[in-house]
Amino acid sequence: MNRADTRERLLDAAERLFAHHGIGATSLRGITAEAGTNLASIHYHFGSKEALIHGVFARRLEPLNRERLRLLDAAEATAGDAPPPLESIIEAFVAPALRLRQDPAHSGQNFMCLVGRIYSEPIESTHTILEQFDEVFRRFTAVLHRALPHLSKPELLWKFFFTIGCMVFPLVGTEIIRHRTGGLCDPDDVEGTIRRLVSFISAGMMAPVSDRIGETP
Amino acid sequence: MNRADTRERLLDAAERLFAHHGIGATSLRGITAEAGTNLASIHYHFGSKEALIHGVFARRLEPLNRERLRLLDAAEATAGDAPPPLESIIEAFVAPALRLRQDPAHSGQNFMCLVGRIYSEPIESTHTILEQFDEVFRRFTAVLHRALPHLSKPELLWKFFFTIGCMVFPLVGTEIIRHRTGGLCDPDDVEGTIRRLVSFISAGMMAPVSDRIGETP
DNA sequence: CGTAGATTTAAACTATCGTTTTAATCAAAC
DNA sequence: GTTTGATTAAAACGATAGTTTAAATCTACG
Repeated sequence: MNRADTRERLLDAAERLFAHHGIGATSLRGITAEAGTNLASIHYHFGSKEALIHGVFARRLEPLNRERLRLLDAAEATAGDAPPPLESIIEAFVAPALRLRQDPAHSGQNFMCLVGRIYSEPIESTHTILEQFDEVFRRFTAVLHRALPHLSKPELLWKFFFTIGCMVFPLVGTEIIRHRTGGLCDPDDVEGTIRRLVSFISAGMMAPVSDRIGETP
Repeated sequence: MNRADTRERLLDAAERLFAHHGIGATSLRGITAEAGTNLASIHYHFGSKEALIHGVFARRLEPLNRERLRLLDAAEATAGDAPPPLESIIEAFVAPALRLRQDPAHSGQNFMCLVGRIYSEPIESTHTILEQFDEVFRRFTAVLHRALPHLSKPELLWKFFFTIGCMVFPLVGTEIIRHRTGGLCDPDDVEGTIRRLVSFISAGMMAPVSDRIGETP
């Protein structure tokens, strides 16, 4: 087994254990046991636990966000000079994240469960991870502004944050959803969830904004 | 200082540190240092770290969910035999959680940031906490079913999960929101956030559901 | 074949974790 | 004022954490 094999198996094992038991509760010894390697292999290939965590996220986030931008590019190309339909924008943002769940080769189930955690982690430990969303954030807010020109900047940003929350819960709370609904809702039905998300979020995006206090134009 | 004082200060310190650094990354020694007490005081008053965690959540969750049910009762009383307006239901669910953020006496800011974490923790460690939501979940899904009778049970549950996600992100991602918007969006504007949430979620709730695959009636 | 560099292994190191034990301190009742 | 029970303090325990070191093993090239 060569370098690439061990490195990859360490990332796989870390991803699985991080998702199941949380990052803080996962020990390097547990990871190397799962990966069938030696304890020191982590420090040889990554240098530290923190660098390993960064590696776990970087491996999946880069292709995920690339796919989002690809779908957005396609939607904009189809629309020509006009802004793309709202549903296409939402789907370009939401679908790649949920589809990662159903890709068995990438074992993305574990990863997407993990992604939700970074939103609730202290910012100092995750800002190198969140940086990977910079371009996606910029591109999507810009397109949304074109599609919904009557919304002020902060109103649109708030709606985008609600969108992120809507999307993250089905990724993170899969066990809660399964348990609470007694199987009525199936988080593994990815395409169905995408359809419901796009419908829910699009309606929320188009909802009128109350005109009372708190608007910073 | 008597028993109640120390117990309360331990809960305050734990709540603050849990929210800032995560539960797993917070040590009992850090908590007692912050609270100005001895290490053994935690095991005297709570018995274990896990029991302390449970205590932190129980102290705030019980009044929070009681307030939700109180607002829902009020909305149902006003509506008489008819189902209450959708906006009132959403607000009864969402507002108490966000208002906890602005209550300085209860230092609820720390706590609500913490609540988001339990959704991404492994289920076995949090199911005693999630049990506290049982009645709220049952009552609100029942009222929503009356207000939106055309929706099938699973479609309604999915929308309710999206609602939870919408609500949790402004509670958990306050630093992300502040940082990403450069101050354009203010998570401390609780009433404004409630207004925007109710508008967004109500529209999503009423959105038509696509009629393709994935519906379990 | 033999050597050099890359990789893996085993073991030890230091630090810190949650927990327990034992003694000291306090407040109130008799 | 002494005693009793509740509370706090100090110290140590065993376990495990991340990291480092040094030797062993593998791989590929001269």
